[in-house]
Amino acid sequence: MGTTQLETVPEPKYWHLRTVLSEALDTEFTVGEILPNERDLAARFGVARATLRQALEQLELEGRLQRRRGVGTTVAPPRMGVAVGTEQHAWPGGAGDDWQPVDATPEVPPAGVAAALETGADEAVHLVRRSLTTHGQPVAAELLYVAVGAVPELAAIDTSAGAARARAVLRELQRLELEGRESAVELGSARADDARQLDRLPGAPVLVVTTRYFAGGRTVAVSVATYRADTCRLTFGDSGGVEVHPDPQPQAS
Amino acid sequence: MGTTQLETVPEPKYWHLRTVLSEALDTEFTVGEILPNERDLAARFGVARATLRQALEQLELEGRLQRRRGVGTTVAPPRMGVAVGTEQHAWPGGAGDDWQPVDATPEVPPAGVAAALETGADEAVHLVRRSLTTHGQPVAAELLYVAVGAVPELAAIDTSAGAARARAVLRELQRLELEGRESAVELGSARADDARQLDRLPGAPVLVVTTRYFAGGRTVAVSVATYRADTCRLTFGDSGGVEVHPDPQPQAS
DNA sequence: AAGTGGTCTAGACCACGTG
DNA sequence: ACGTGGTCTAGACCACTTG
Repeated sequence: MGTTQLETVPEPKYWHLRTVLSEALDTEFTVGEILPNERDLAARFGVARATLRQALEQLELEGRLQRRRGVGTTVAPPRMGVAVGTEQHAWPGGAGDDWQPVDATPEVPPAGVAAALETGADEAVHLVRRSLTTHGQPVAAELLYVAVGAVPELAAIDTSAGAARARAVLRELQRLELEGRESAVELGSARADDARQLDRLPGAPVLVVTTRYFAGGRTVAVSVATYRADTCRLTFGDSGGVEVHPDPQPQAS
Repeated sequence: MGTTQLETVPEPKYWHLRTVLSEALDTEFTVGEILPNERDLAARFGVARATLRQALEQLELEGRLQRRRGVGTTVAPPRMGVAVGTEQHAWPGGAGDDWQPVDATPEVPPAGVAAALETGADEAVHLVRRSLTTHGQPVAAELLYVAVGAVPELAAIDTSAGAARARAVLRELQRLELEGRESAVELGSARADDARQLDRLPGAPVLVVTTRYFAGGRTVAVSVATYRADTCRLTFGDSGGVEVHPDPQPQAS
């Protein structure tokens, strides 16, 4: 180590800043504490505000910070674990399912969902909207598409309103035997309506979980659930969905 | 619907741009096609380059675009499905596992991993590095921490090198009976070394999958796998990991 | 009204890949 | 050498929350 390698590959300022701030968060700040405002921080580090913001954006993406317009930037608590894909609530709306039904209406699903449900291009299905709140904070919004053929009993109670109707659809689903399930997780950005429900701005990063439910040899329901990527860690597995360790998990950065 | 609501809540320019570009990608471009460069595009839409870039960033995050410094911006193919958490390859390195062993060394794991493995704070474990490539493109990098007590046979062949040593650790793992597994998915940003492996810049969005492997009543291994969030859709479920539908899945945006 | 984060501009220079 | 995307600046104004 004779010659100290100074900057053969100089890293970007915002990346270095991210590292410095990250370490400061670990050692000098506590959860919930308010950081100095962006203009002050930028001045303190001798960079333009845009550069500082780039570093803050990274940290927010990683769930270390929470920024709110008009309020300020605070140190975020560790991400909360949210159980998905565990056996305990095979059908949506079953026991131990914390989702809140919002409403249900007939809708023509997007093309991808229609293909999975094997419905016609302009054929309406039940659309159940639900939301998930943990520790008083909105965490996820779900669109659950249910083929009309799967819940034939619903024609009779067609007149029920909002959340009651949503509960009726979910109740009918429980009567079917679930043969299998298949989920996919990908990164997306919140649409305007999702953003409002999740208390974020449009474009905020979200984890989109798409789940197909199989019964009677076909796909009877498709769920598209949108989770706040900054505050959530999605857990899968055989442990029943309980938090085994509330400690922060190893991070990629 | 008498008065058409013009702009009660004017959406940001970059968001509107994102929508316009997104529609253009659907109708006027084909996968792999090169877009005009950022300066031209910005001029064409009458916005500053920074604003245009904000829109492109969104689209890249959503897996619609691929940008490469020195080259240009191209239309990305639909995200590829990558099977994780399916029964078929219970232990890492089993049959039907496409991961490539890179090397294996003794390392002191990060605190979170050490806690899960119930090792001492400064105690070394086996660290196996693996990478996953699909369709010629690097897709994921994994750090697999294996408790030394779980694979006692390895002491004898301690001298083997790189990938051979990695394979040896994986081979020993197969001899244990897997009792359970537990995974979590969260959003992260690529560290410098991950970024290099994944052919991205530092800070690129990644999906971090943390998996604990249980055997003999305790956690014997912990895997931290880092997937490119722009190109991957992680699939879970009972379908054996095959792509049921190669069509694009319903998107959140 | 004051202070915060969010958006936007018009420029400059740098790092990288390709010809 | 050139063209690309990536970084950075110094400013302005807007949207929002709070006292």
